[in-house]
Amino acid sequence: MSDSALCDLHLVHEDAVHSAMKGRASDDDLTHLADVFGMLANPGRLRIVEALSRQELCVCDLSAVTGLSQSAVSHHLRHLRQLRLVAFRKEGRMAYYRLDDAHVAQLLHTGLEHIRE
Amino acid sequence: MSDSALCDLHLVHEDAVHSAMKGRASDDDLTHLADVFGMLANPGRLRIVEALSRQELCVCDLSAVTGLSQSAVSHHLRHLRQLRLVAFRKEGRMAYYRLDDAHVAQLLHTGLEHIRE
DNA sequence: ATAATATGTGAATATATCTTCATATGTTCA
DNA sequence: TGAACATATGAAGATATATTCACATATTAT
Repeated sequence: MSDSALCDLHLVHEDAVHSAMKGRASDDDLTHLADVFGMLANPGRLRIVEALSRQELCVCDLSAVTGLSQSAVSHHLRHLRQLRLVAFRKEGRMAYYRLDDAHVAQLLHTGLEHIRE
Repeated sequence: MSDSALCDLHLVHEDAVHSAMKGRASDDDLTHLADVFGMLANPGRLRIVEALSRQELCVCDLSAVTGLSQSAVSHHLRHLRQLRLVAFRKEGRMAYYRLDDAHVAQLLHTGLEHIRE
């Protein structure tokens, strides 16, 4: 049954499939997680995250660091904010951004380790 | 200089920006990493990765686990293969896929921890 | 040999994403 | 008060992505 080695609609590796279905993440969690990874799927946003993993920076510092326009940076930050990957504080007309969660820096670190292996 | 608190083309937080520019990843690495995260930015592919983090599975098992068509799964697997996130072995007409790197499972794990906090 | 099966892939379409431009809001400076 | 500045955002165009459909290839079964 579990190693039928045939695979149409009626005869998959049933045990393997059932085992894979157990204890898996919820659809909602997986969709949310895909959105989070989507935020990291862009070089400019990765630069933003990389920079913020070291220090708090304002929008136009991030514009200088990434080479993106202020508008593009603001749009990126809005999405990062919506997924709570970054947080910010307002000081006068400046907005200082920081990472909102250590996991984000960890994802960046693990990812870099991966591609450098 | 480092805390000018003004930010146009001439007067950014220079020290902060320079410090953020030092020791950062290369453009190539960051582009590659963005591509890797892009592979994880889709619920169906996350299900594939989640399932493969537990056991080797064939294409149509993955189709059953994800609810995607066989064709869609094959397309996803091709991209995952191109970025070396998965590897496979051929056995007759079956293809058995597995994760190619422990980092991938770690990214999934850290990501899930993040969204569940 | 013929049919059925498992997988792979090009083309096409639908949808999502990124960047720019124009402009709005709120803050500081003169 | 009026000008300059930092940031935010809606709309639009360009590009990328996901899925399906049709079909190709290779393997196994009869």
